[in-house]
Amino acid sequence: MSQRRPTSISDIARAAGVSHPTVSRALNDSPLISAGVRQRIQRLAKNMDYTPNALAQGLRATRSHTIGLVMTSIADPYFSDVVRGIEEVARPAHFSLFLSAAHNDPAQQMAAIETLRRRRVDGVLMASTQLSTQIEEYLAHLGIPTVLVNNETDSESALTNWVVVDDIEGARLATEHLQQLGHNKIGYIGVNNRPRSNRQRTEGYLAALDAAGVASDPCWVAMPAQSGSVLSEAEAEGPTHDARVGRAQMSRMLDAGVSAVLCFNDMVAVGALRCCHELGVSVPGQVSIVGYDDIGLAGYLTPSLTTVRQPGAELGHLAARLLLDLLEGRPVLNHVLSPTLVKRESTAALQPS
Amino acid sequence: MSQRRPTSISDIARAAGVSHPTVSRALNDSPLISAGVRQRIQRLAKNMDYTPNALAQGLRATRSHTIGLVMTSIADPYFSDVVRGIEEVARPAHFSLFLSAAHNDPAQQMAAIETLRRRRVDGVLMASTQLSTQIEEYLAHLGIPTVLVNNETDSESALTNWVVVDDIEGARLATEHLQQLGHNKIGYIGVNNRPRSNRQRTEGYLAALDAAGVASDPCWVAMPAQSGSVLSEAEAEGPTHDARVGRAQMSRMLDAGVSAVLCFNDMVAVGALRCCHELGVSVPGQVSIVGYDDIGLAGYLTPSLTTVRQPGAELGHLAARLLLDLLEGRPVLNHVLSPTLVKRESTAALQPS
DNA sequence: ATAATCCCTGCACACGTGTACATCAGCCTT
DNA sequence: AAGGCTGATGTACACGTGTGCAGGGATTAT
Repeated sequence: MSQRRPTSISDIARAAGVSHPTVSRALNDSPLISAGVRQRIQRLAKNMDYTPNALAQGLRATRSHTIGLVMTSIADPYFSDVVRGIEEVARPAHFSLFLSAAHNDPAQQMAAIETLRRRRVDGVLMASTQLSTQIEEYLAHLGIPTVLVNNETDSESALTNWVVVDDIEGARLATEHLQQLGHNKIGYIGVNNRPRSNRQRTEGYLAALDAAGVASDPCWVAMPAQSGSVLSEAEAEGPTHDARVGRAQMSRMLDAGVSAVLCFNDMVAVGALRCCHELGVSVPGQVSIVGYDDIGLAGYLTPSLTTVRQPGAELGHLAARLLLDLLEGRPVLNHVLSPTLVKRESTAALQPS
Repeated sequence: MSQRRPTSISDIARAAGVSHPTVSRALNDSPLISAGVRQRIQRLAKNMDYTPNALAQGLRATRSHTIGLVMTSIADPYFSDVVRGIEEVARPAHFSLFLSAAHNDPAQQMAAIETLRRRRVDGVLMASTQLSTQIEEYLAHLGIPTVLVNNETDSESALTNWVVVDDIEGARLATEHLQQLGHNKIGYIGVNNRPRSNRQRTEGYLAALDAAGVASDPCWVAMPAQSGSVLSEAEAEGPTHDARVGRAQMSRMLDAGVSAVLCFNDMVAVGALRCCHELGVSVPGQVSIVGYDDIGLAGYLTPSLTTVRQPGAELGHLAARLLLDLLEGRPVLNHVLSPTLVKRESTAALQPS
């Protein structure tokens, strides 16, 4: 209500009877300015309620101090930890975040990137997104520093910087845990819209079976059919979808006669638990269930969920730091973080039947 | 990798042998430009991979086409729906979102607002935040159009635009549902860090008791002690914290002898369910539990959770539209949305004991 | 044929900031 | 006393875009 046009350094210059470069220098603590003038101008700036115009600064510096964040879905509970981690690093470095959701739709991804380019972001974080090679090449072509966070792209990427959690290791950990409890018929429930994670977790699961000398039965691996074409957007993603998958696939698992199941993530496990409850199958009495991610409520389910903990906040921290280092021209290293197993109530020793 | 400096309209002008204003007009489809030149320049712009510089446009227009989003915690599962709703409206209107988290800390809130002001955002959305009068006055003083979304401020606010869900109504709905099931000893588990919602839900709960002619017992209302001073940040907020509250307070509820409990939100209910499980109390056999929000997994818990559905996405839609209307100078109306009751398995008729 | 009109384009400037360069006063040195 | 030096400030310009205004060429009207 007070001022329609914000005060600029020219306004301050006029009030102080100096030129605007002098004000600029004074506010930036340039050694060229005499102490007296500097102090007087800084006080004046405060009194006149001055705030620098970041648009002008960005234009002049051709650096906006801005980062674009592209993610599939804002609703994924695991992912909110990653965002928090990113924000905790970006904020103290005086970088602001542009938020955009792309819903795994290549067209929306492209549009999001185009918008970020128009905004002249200094860098981009692509999180949990399934990148088409077209988009990768476009990003590389633009030359915008980009860091991939747990990206879902398998192939050799044109984008060389990334931070991931080792999914093979995580699935292996979980499967070995079940084996140590005496289980040998172990199933896996996957998803179809996060190909890399799903493939690697499948791989870790199979590797553990193999190491134990168990032949893997195709019936032990279940995932929804590949929906080849367009997905109805609201239905085909997000936590509710994952839970639905778990619920639907769990009955197949029980038919296949497994005594333990590894789920793609905690929401799938929630659906699986739900299925067991509906069928009167006790967990972990009759079947053990393991999740993945360790989202906040995993410990509060009944039974509380044994799961593979992904260090989400740490992932966000590292990704943001990596990007900032990249922007400063510092040498950077990609990171592979290790997941850890969190043992809770949903897994137990195999009951002799 | 390709171009260090993005192409500007001046570059295009040079290539086309015209002046940059001509290019500007041609790209903006100004009727002043002849059809031939316009087409030639537009083609040239596409070939030269031109993207307008939003910083320069914002500087020139003194409108950045940018909205600042201030929220307490990115991790709140209910809130992610609101953000999604906001994004779905802002994106097609070509507004970009600045994300900032303030963790209910007045200093961080002030810093976030200051940053948004530096960025010259056109408007601000404050979501689920507990505003101090100091911050309200500051926002009003700045004259940045602001819309409050489910804000936690009780007093008459200096900020006149808001969108809320009627919490009194929601709690009343839930309580009446329990009453219709025959319950008369009904408890309420609240929280201490969202004062307005908590107060209004308490109010709705008490109003329903009152309407049924039931004297409310103070023992039936439980919430964590007011943590007067600084909260250890990581512990005092977020879904995990809420679940912890529910688990801790639920045992008091059982001691108080209630047969049904209304919880502040679904995460509190998750904690309450957990407590019952640990104590061997069956839900809904011995006690009925109602949540609030209808977060994605509420339907997948065991038992699935009866809860009050908040239209999160709609809330986001309305808030964003309201802000955009405000920016266009159109007349605006505040909105009070009505919650709805979703009946599931966690509530049942009172068992004669 | 001349003037009025219209259509298109260029020029100048503004948004707000920051920096290379010029300027100028004052002081020191020889 | 004259020239060089240091220190503080002003001048000019750049970042990229958009718009008011002037102007020029072509067409039309008288």
